[in-house]
This record gives sequence, C-alpha cells and structure tokens, in this order.
Amino acid sequence: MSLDERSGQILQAVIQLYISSPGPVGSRAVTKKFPLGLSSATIRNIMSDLEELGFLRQPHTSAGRVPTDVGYRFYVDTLTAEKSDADAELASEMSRKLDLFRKDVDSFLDNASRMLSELSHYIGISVSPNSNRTILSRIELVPYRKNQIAVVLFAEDTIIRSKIISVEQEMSRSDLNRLSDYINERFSGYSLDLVRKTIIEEIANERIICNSLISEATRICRDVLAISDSDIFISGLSEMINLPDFCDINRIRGLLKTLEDKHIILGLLEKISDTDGTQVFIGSENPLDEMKQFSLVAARYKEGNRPMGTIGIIGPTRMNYSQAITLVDTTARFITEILTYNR
Amino acid sequence: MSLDERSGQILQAVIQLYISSPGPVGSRAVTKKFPLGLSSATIRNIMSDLEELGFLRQPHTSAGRVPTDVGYRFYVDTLTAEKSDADAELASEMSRKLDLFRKDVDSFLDNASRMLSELSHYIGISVSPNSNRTILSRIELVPYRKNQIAVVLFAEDTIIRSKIISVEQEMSRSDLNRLSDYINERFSGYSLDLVRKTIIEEIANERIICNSLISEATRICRDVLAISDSDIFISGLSEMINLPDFCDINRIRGLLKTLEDKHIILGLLEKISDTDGTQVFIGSENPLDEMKQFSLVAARYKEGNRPMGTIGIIGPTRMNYSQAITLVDTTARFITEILTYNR
DNA sequence: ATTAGCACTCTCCAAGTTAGAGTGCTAATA
DNA sequence: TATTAGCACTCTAACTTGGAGAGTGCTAAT
Repeated sequence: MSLDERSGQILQAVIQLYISSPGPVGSRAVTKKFPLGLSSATIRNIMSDLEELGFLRQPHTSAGRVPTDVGYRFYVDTLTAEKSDADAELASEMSRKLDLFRKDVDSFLDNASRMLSELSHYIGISVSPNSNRTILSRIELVPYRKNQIAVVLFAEDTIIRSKIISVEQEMSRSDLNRLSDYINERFSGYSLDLVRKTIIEEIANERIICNSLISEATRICRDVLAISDSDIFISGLSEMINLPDFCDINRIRGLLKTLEDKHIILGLLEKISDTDGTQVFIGSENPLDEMKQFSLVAARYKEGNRPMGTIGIIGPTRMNYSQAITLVDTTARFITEILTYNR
Repeated sequence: MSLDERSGQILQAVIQLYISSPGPVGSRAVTKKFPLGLSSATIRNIMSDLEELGFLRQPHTSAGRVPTDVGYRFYVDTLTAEKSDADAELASEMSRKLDLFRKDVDSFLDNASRMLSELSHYIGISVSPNSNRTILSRIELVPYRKNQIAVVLFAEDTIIRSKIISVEQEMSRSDLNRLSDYINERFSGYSLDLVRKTIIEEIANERIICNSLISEATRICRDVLAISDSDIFISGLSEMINLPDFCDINRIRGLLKTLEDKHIILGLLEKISDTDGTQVFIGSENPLDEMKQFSLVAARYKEGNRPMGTIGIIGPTRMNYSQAITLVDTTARFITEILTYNR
C-alpha cells in the first residue's frame, strides 16, 4: 500500500503537527505550517483520501484528522535514516550523560532507564541480561542458618545468582556437599532453561524417585531457578503523566497496573527479536493487549555478538518517534560498545 | 486538649463516616448512622464546637465537616487496642499469606510490600535492612576484566554488597592484593557509615595524599560505598489510583514524582524511630514536605533485638487507620519472628 | 486538477438556572 | 439549662442554553 509522493508529504505533515501538539489537525493548519503551495480545500480532499485508506481518522464529523496506528507505521517506516538537527544535538547530549556511566558499570541499567525517561519524557525501561541461555558451570550449596542454605549459581566467569532458601530438615555440611556433587554432575554444562525443563520433568515423575537426596536436590534447584532473574528498571512514570495525553485518569490506571507487574513487561520485551537495530511497535501492533494504547521503541544490547538485555521507551502512540529511536538506538549502541570493549 | 465523652464519640463517628466514603459529613448523616439519641441540631452544635477546637473543618459554608489532621490524630490515639472483628479476620487472612513466605526468605520484602498493598488498597513499602551500622569485616578486590574490578564487602557472616567498578589503569592481581590489604588494615572492624565518613574526609584532604595507591583505594571505596544499599520495594500504585480520593490527577503527579525518587522514601523511613510498635504519621505530621498530603503507617522489623528494616503503608490521610495498623503490625511481627527464630 | 465560497456540524466555553444538602440562628420545649 | 424544631440562607453540583470557533464536504467556477 504505497502513497503517491504528495499524499505522503501531507500525511507526514499531519503526523508531525499532531506529535507536536495533540488535538485533531485541520486542513488549514497544514497549509499554514507546511506551505506546499496547495490550498486548504485541496488538502481536505487528500486528507479525505488518506482517511479512506486508513491512515487517518476523524474523531467526529467536522473535526480535524488524527493519525491511526497504520498512519504512524507509514511515518516511522519513511523516517529517513539521516538525523534531523535536533536529533543530532540530542545524541551529543546523550553521549555526555552516557560517559558518566563508564565508571559504574553495575548500575548501568538503572541509570540508562532514568536517562531515557528524562530525555524523552516518556517511560524508560531497561532489562538486565537474561541468563536463560547461560551455561551453568557450578552450583554451590552453603549452610547459612538453621534450616536455611545459601545457593550460589556460577557461570563461566561470574555469579549468576545467589539466593537463600529454607529447607525442611536441617542439613549438615557433608549432606550439602553430597547434594551439590549430585547436582553438579547432573546439570553443569547445560543452559539454565534446559536445566529448568529437565527439573520440571523430574518433578512430574517424582513418584518414581525413591532417593530422598535426589528429590531434595531437585526441589532446591527448582526453587532457585523459579524466580525470573532479570532485573527490570522502569522510570519516568511521572514524566509520562505530565503529558497532555493523560489528562484522562483512566488511561493511567491501565498503564500503571500493567507496569506494576514486571512479569508482563518482561514477557513483552522477550518478544523483541534479536535482530539488529531498534524496533518500533505502534499501538495495536503491540503483542500485549494491555499495551495496545501505547507504543514501544526497543533495542537489544549485546556483548560482542551475543544479545544480552533490552532497553526501550514506552510512550503514547502520539510519540516523537524520531527522537525516541535516536535515544534508544544510541543508548543500545553505547552499552554494547562498553560491554564489548571492556571485555 | 481532651474532649468530653460525647464530643469524642461524635468526632469518631464523623471520621468513620468520612473514611468509609469521602465527601463532607453532615449532621443528619451522623444521626442516621450513629443513633446516639441526639437530634441533628445538637450534633450540629457539637460539630461546630469541634471545628472551633480544630478537629474538623468545613470546606465551605453550608457543607458538612471534614476531619483535620488533628482530628485524625485524636482518632488514631483513641483507637482501642482491641481489634475489631474485621481486623481479626484480616489478621487471619494475612497469616495464611505470610506463611507462604517462610519458604523464600530472600524475596520476603517484595512479597510483603505487595501483600500490604493488596490488602489495604494503599501503597505498600518495605525496605531491606540498612547496613550502615553493620561492621565491615573484610573487603575483597578481584580482577574482573580489563579496567574493571569486582569489589566484595563482607560482614561477619554474610556478603553485604558486591559491585563491579571501572578503574583508570589496568591493575594486576598483586596490585589489587596490596590495595585490599591496605583497605582491610585501615577499615575492617568499623561500621560502614564510619568508614564512609572517614573516606569523605580523606578525599577532602586529598591534596596531602601523595601516595597514589592510597588515593586509588580511597576512590574505589567511595564508589562502592556511595550507593545507598537498601533495597526498597514499593507496590500498589494502581490500587491507590483507584481510590476516589485521586479523581484529581494533580495529587497523583506529586505522589508519583515522590515515589519515583527512592532516596526520598528512604530518607523518610529512616526517620522512623527504633521504638517498638507501629507508628502513624498523619498528613502534616509527616517529616517530608512531599508527603504532607498523605499518611504513613510504618514499623521496624527486627532480628532479635536489633532493628533491621522497615515496612509500611502509604495512603491518603482519609485512610482506614485501624486496618492499616493491623496490617503493618502483624507483618512486622511476623518478619521479626521469622528472622529471629530461623537464626 | 485545483480552488473559492458557503452551508452545515460538532465541540468548547461561559452564563444562567435549579435542586439538594447542610448550616446557623432563633424560639419553643422538657 | 440542655435540647430540639423550624426556617432562612448559602453553597455546590448538575443541567441547560446560546453563541463562537474550527473544520468539513459539497458545488460551482477557474
């Protein structure tokens, strides 16, 4: 579904006007701000065509036009690769801020999401590397207190996770050693999600396990692996609320509810493919029902070639896509660079 | 400033009515719901007295009365120790939920705040033990990657914190050993906040430090100690928004802004004294300006006799104090019990 | 193919009106 | 003296009304 050049220009004009200030865009406004040498009447005709094609819609008769999700999609797809001056300036502001992160690799993501939200005035999110595909190299069980043990998962060169778990009976250090030997023998060298699957199976077949050692080990592993270990950082709710788009309180309710359940957001971001580059989900394109009112601009960051975590921006469908894409893209590149270079 | 019995009853009545549904309470409503054998005219006179005393106020002439913060304070102070039936029932529902936590000591606080918000329909918060007063027993510096080192802080029997930090020059393992020896010699055995203070001093006097080893060590410590290490969990924003109190969007803006900066909330909760029992800050009593529109019900939980972290509920000043106190109190006791018993 | 002009539609806002709730006061009552 | 009934008064919230403004769609002219 392609448009002739002029219609495309007008669609762009309408969208840009709508982005810069909400409220239906009228034909006269277009002629004023984008002097294409056409009268408002002509614009009207074209806008009427665009509506028929599904790019625009009218909230009610005799109001201006508002972009549809399809319209935004067209707009985003035709966003030229070359950055506008404003975006270039933005990128330089970012690099200043990002440089401060170099020092403190650990709180990277928290800072990143905060920066994204500050600069965009939308919601910034960032998710730590998902360790599902990490190879488990060792597991260590340490007595901690009566009825509690500390479990530490190691990957090749780093601690994946450490957690304190309660157990039924008190266990001696030698009990724990036997347990961890068993677990290591059985699981080390496999990826976390594989281990997780195997364990679930094992539990399903629990009846045939007569050895209580094994069943205890299984249960411990399940507990440790159960938690989703991705840290997720969300910030900028207050920025978002300040937008005129949210004068209606009900839209916020839904959003808040959704954001509060971090699992939902994690699930959403897992759907981001590992493909290079920044991806844009506009309103109804969003894989998550709860998010169909919003748009998501997201990108993976990597270490070398291995995709790690995700960062992104959530905003209203009436979002400054060009800016958001610049923000997300630059940040993802930067994190990738640091992770890869500091290796 | 004490009240004669009858006035007290009427103040209680007004507050209870106001808590159960917002909007000014009129004299007739009181006579209807609390048949004290008085006519509305008498109630009117008494309410007028209560207003003069500062317990109630009138939003405008010829509207009903609304409790002031002073009024709530009176109400909370006279809340009888015996629990109402509803609160007792609530407590039993809680103990069921709380029992599920036994298994997973690690994600205690997250769950606790979620439960508090679910049951109260206000905002639940919980803060992990503040390690400021923890005694540092060892610090360990481990080479991690080029230009990065892992720093691990140990207390007597547990890891306080581990963090990855970037350093200017590449450092060999032996460099790091020398560094950590220096740090351990200098700081181990002191509490974290003492160490923090000393380090800040040292940095202030930096000019007289000629030894680059020492100055590098100082800087590393500062970076590790800089972050506030308390985890804070906040949940229930969406619950809160559903209250009729927040039909006005502006009150939410402020709240959101405040909650988003976790440091503010941490600072607020640090003001909770270590005294036993649940404390209530009503509206303007609140030590934090940003929170003067809200009430806070909070309590410390302990391990044995040592105060650890804090849990609490943030709600509108028109809050169900009786219920909130039950919730916070029960939860704090439960956590204390588990921490102490599982020792 | 484009444009000017005009009738029509819809929203937004401000002003006016009414109904309802609640008070304060005064005079009557126990 | 404490309480109550009754009434006038006040204030708000909700609804109506009537432009003003913005924008469209259509038609006829260019």
